[in-house]
Amino acid sequence: MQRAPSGYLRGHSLHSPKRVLFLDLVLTLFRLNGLLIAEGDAMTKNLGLTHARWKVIGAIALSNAGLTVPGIARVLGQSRQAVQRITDVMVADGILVYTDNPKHKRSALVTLSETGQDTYTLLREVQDPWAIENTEDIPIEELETTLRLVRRLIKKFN
Amino acid sequence: MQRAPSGYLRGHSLHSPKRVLFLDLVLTLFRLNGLLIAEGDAMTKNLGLTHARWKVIGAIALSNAGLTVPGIARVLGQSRQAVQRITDVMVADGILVYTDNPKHKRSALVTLSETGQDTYTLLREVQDPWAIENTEDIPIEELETTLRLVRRLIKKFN
DNA sequence: TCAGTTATGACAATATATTGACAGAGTGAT
DNA sequence: ATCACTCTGTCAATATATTGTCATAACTGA
Repeated sequence: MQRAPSGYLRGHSLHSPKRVLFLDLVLTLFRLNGLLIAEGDAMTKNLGLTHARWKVIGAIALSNAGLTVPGIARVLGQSRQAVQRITDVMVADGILVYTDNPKHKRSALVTLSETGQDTYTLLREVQDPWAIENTEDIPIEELETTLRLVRRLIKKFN
Repeated sequence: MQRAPSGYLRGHSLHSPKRVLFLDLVLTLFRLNGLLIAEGDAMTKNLGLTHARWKVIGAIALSNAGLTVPGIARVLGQSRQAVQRITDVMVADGILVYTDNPKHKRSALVTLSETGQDTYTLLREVQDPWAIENTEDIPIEELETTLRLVRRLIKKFN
């Protein structure tokens, strides 16, 4: 992964027509996406996780209803085949378990095994301070506005 | 790519502690990232572009100062090797040109060839209406707040 | 100037992701 | 119950991205 830009886009980023603002935002989101993955990888380096793995663990852990493979794919914005591949490996590694899905006979629910829950506990020990640290100087209203806008865009693209 | 979630995260997404809000946001951003790539791919299907390619074109086009390969990588939040690979291919295909960099003898500036500029023109013909359409019901203040927050996070992770 | 540090291009190995296709299970309307 | 349609798992081919390494260029500070 790479680092900072120089005077990139300086001048026409804010106070611009919506179109330019939006295209800037998209490009900036691509960048943040990469940096977030790098952050997560750095955080989980000692846990033997890759971003493909901690994303799946995070999606499952944050879900209350339980998730199938295609469900995880929808949450992560990825193809179901990519998720299937990684969950198969993680089940083989004993981190995940496929459990019966009362709502669908064929499509199993993906859940954390005991080992997986231990891993998640360790993950949270680094992730929680990280989350708190990175938001302590950000007003909660801005976080909510941003989350709302992001969800609004997601709804458009669904 | 996949589609909508069901009742995912309903209940504890808004009006939550910052930590949860932030972790939700991160997961949601991963999802938006995937959807944006899918949007771009759908938009450029007829132009013979892949997301690896239109991202590079977009980064170059939005840059005023000119970009090197590692510079593009920084803007896109990717490894310079990944960008190097795709720019090499695009130069071979005649879409990009490596030009002398006055500030660095070894690291060339990546610019659009004439063909590349034509491609970019075609790209904008679909991209501009898309950008306008997707922001017409969104207040400019929210776009600015979001962009500011995203940049703030990027700065933290640099 | 020069030594230490960082940035870049190049190459290789591996991981991750997309796309397309197919068969069979689920779903909903009639 | 049946039909059309969608969803899911699976397999394969290919594209894209990361990580590690090395040599050398470029930069920085003393």
